[in-house]
Amino acid sequence: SPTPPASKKRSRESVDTSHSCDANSNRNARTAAPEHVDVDSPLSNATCRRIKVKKVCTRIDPSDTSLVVKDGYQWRKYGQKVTRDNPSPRAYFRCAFAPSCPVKKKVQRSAEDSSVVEATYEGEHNHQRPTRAGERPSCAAGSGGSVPCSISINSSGPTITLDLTKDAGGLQVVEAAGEAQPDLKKVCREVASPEFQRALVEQMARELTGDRNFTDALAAAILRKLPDY
DNA sequence: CGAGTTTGACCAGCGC
DNA sequence: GCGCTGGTCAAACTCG
Ligand SMILES: [Zn+2]
Repeated sequence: SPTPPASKKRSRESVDTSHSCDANSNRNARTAAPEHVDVDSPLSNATCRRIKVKKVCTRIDPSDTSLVVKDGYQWRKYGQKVTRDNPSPRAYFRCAFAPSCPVKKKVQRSAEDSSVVEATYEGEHNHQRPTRAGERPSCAAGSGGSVPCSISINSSGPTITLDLTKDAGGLQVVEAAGEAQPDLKKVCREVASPEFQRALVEQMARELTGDRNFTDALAAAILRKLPDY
């Protein structure tokens, strides 16, 4: 492969170092079991703004390379690095909508389970989803009566693990809050309540069965249940 | 011809 | 002070 002599020297002067505060360092457990997800560094003080870091573990193996619209939003890939811990490369995505949406996404496949990818979402979208980007006619007709749902409270925030057993596979969604607030206690109590769990599961199941795009419905349900901390 | 993806280089933070 | 690592940028390339 003839290496082109084109010097890809990037002018340092032009480097836009307008990074206000991007103190983001998370350690992710390689295990596919998302029971305990450690998101956000322990030293994350209030110096930086509260950046919502949502970690979602999804099961899909054929769609990873330049996979756009995996969750309904349009993403633009802007980098790919191979981390030392994980042999599989990590892909860096950004919302297709320019700075308007500073939402970023990191997708990395599990160390050994190529069928499980861990997507880390940063930020929140402030625009209507373009939808119809790639909806699939997957008719979700399997509404099993038992939907396993486990909720665990972490020191940094509540972690809701919803495992939906579908004909094609399972989906695990883990939502974690970066900071613990006084109100968190109430949330914990509510979440810990079995009634809340059942209600949440039922709501989610209903929404999922109601909409064809289960991912969209799930995201909407979670956002509706946990709008803000 | 354009948008979007690919891929190496650059850079800053952290550790030693 | 140097080196490593993760994260980002931007030129080149590819697909439509
Ligand atoms: Zn967005």
